[in-house]
Amino acid sequence: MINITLPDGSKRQFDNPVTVADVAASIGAGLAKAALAGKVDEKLVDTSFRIDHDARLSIITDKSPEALDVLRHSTAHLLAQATQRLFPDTQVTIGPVVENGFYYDFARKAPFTPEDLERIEAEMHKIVAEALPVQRRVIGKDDAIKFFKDKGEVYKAQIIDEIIPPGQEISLYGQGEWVDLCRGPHVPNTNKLRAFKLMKVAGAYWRGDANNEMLQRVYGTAWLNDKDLKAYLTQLEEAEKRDHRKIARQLDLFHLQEEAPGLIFWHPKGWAIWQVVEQYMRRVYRETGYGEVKAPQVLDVSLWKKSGHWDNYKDNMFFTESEKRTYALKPMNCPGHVQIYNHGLHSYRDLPIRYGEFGGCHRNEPSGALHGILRVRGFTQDDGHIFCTEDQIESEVTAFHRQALKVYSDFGFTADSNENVQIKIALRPEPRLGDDATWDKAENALRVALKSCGVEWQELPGEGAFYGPKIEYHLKDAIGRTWQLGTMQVDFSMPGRLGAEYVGEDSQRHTPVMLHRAIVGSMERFIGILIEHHAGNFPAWLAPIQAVVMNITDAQAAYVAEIVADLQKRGFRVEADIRNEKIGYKIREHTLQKVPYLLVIGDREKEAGQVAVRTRAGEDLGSMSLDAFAARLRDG
RNA sequence: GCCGGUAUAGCUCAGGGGUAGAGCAACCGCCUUGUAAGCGGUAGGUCGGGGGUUCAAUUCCCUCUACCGGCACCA
Repeated sequence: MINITLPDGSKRQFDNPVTVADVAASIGAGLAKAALAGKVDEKLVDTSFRIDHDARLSIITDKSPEALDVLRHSTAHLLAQATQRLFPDTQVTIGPVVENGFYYDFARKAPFTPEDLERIEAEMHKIVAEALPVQRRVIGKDDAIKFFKDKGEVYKAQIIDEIIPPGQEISLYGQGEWVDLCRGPHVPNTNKLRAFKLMKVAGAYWRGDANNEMLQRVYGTAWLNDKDLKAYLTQLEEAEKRDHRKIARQLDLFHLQEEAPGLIFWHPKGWAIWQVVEQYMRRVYRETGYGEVKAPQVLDVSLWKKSGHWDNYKDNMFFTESEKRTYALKPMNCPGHVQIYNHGLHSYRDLPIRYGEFGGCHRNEPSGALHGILRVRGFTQDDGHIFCTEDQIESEVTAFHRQALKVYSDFGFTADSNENVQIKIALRPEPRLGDDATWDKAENALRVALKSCGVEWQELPGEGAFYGPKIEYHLKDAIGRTWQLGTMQVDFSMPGRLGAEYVGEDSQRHTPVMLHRAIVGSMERFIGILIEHHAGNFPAWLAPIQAVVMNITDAQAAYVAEIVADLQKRGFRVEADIRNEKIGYKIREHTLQKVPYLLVIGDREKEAGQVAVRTRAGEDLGSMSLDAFAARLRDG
């Protein structure tokens, strides 16, 4: 006798072992038809799974949160089957579910063309129409290896041989003529698959290692129904409109050109945004105890040899020569700050000592890594270094964290949801300096500090800097890729390498700990993310032009000039538009330029000594005095 | 760096073996205008660079560069 407990608490009894599908059928024909998979004692299984003991069971249908993953995974199989039908010279490898869809990596000499994708997608629809039952069977390890080797599927054989842990059950899934190694679960029939679309082809290294051969990766998206698919595609289109590269062109913020790959030409309006951000961050330095400094851009290589950059970072550095000496453009600011620290003797009483810089760095990034202004070869960090004792680490980290979140929130990002700021701790990497006890101490200091701030974080084993662990603050761009902005790193090694010291209470010389920290990370990247986050609709305090004053006819031109001069004198970024154009034309133009406030001046306003205020959203705020408008602008 | 794609006017894009076209923008007129495009006209391109095939290349091929999408990288 087998007792099955359903999610609503009700129980059903069966004399013999039953499959998930059997149970679904016993409840109702509709459910049996809708069943995509099952969940037995919290484990996702196929509908063909046989339950031979008392268990809790829920039937997964397209109403279940788990349904999408199963569907996407099965759609990846569908893709692979279609591909191998059309291109028999293709070997399968892996095909996992990813955010919004799935991909499948194929091994094949010739890459797939966009036209191939269309053919594959058509074949996928054909297989759906064939309504092939999906069948699972379990197989021994040696048999599995032989099975795939015989089929010429060397990658699958390698996965079984090298990657699947011993003892784990090896299962095969078959649909029609096609069989793949897979853990499952999968939908019971290819006719359950519906709203999908192949998105793009790309190269991807086998097992994620650049030393391995490159596979052909096909990305696809899959949804419960056509409506969801369409909504997703629309959302993608919308997101593309927020692209900072596109908006920068529309709003004339900056440009890049072929002669300077990865380097930015800032135009007046883009630089105006930069200035607002920089002045804001300068105030943060001042208010949180940092002395602003400026170190040279170009330094003799001997210093980079001492700091460890020559050994660890040479390939990413730009070099230049003069009079038989070799110099490097600085890729980081820390060695420069240590030189400033070293200039003079410090007492333990002076610690912590904090330096901050808007430090221009150049890094020779691989060409394929460049991306708009989010990944560039020349950038400016809001880079600060704190020289302190071990005891001071935690309070410094805590204070930094709070400050960082305050900054993000001031710019419109909050830590409340994963949509905005994501916090991670990158832990000890494989080649690293220092002993485990030191790393334990450093990593724990970061955890304790974050915990005392009451925030959640994700840990990334192996991703820390070679000299210490780091907290990373990530933000998403318009299409959901995340970028690291802020960071807080604990460094027990560079101060010693570069000879930083302080005199302790015991009159002996000690090496301070160095904390590397940045909030916006890189001005360029931060501004890029800001553009995408606001879709160019900057809050008034950030907008390059805060208001445009426009006349109806020539008769108000002089009054417009007066108003502009007045607002500029009050420190606002304001422009006049006294072109001989209809007011609707001017409004349209400046609205498209995303200017927060449009001030319209006709005879009425001129006579009343007022301005008529319209927002870029089209809201009419009515007429008001210049003082009233200035107050509004000042308050954001 | 690797795989694939792309490169035509300031911008967005069409075209195609016989040396190029639209809309918007620009410029010149007319219009003096009340909250998202007034009307008419003019000008604008070594079709990314180099090489090849061809009677002829912007179009086809090779190569370089940059950009786009992934992968790897991101101290």
